[in-house]
Amino acid sequence: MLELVVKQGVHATPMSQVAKEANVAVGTIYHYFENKNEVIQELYKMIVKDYGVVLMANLPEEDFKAQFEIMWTNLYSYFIGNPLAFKFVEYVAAPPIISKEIVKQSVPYIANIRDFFLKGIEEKQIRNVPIRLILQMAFGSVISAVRLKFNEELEMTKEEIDLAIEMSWDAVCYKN
Amino acid sequence: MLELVVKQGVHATPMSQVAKEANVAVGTIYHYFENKNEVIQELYKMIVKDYGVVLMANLPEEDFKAQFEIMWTNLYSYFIGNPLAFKFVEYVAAPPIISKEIVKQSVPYIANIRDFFLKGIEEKQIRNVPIRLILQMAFGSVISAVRLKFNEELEMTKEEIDLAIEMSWDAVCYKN
DNA sequence: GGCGACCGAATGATCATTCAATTTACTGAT
DNA sequence: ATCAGTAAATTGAATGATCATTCGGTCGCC
Repeated sequence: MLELVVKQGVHATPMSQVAKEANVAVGTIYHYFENKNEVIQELYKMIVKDYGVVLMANLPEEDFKAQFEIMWTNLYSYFIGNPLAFKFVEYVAAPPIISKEIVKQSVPYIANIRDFFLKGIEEKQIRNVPIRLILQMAFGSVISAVRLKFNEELEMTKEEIDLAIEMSWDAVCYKN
Repeated sequence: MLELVVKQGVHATPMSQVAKEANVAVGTIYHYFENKNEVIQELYKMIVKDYGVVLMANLPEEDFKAQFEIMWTNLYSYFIGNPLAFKFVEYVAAPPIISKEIVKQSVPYIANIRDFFLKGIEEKQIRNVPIRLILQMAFGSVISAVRLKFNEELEMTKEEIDLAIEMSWDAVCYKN
């Protein structure tokens, strides 16, 4: 369904097609889900849940900046490797389909990321500004990079990725 | 229509409702537009056209950073003052409704913004990195700030806005 | 009287959702 | 092992809405 919805849009994707793709009957879907919207919402939660795991994978023990770079790359790679996930959160997971309520339910999944940056602020590695601002800016920079890649506006070579990470780091890192 | 589409989503907004809101008959709309999609596309072009004008308004003659700050604030204020425009470009103007073709047609509207940053690179005010990366990062930072405001995650006081601008500037400014 | 703007009921599709009927999976009794 | 009994899973045709789009006709202006 993820694939269909991303390609065609939510409302252009009939449940009949979803059922066919899943090799089940329409009725079966309604046995497990209340309605179409609930299916979409579950998709959203699944993807956000991935974030919390993927982002924090393979973090080095070393210095803070190195950790930041790996996290940035982790998310970037995740989106590049899962274009459907990216397009879903960017284009499909919008109100009113995904309500504030659903978003709120997904927050715990990414609590560890928040903790990481909070620690960074304490250790004077990260600017002492509201944590939400840090998170959104860092997240936004990854999104920007992924967009450039998918829109084929930049090739996103190793060098270009490093530039993007550097820019992102300069935005959030501690300033004397 | 902008209002309806942003509130309800494109496919949840019947042409009949659009017609009623505009105090015309459905047929009249089809007299001026090929179909529903064309109306949406025209909305998109209208909004992008605004960018090019709004962003460059009231630019001071002084130093580059000051100009950057004003541009940043201009776009931020535009979105805050026109939440419908923001939500439209963020949530509605997605493929397949808005095709790459339409996006391309809108590029000329914002050519002056590109020129501004190119000049900045020449004058060693802006990092010497691909222009699209600069543009996307700068644009993305405004989007991030606006999102925080609309989601009521931050109040976005004068201080917080200044922080966001500073972070954005540090991301794009020239480094020795 | 002719032409373009405007109207809105009618048309033809498309869908989400329902539900009665059917199949499958599992239980424990023999 | 076999089987009757039963609960859960699955089916997909039928229902009832909703819409985008059409087009025959009206209106007002030159």
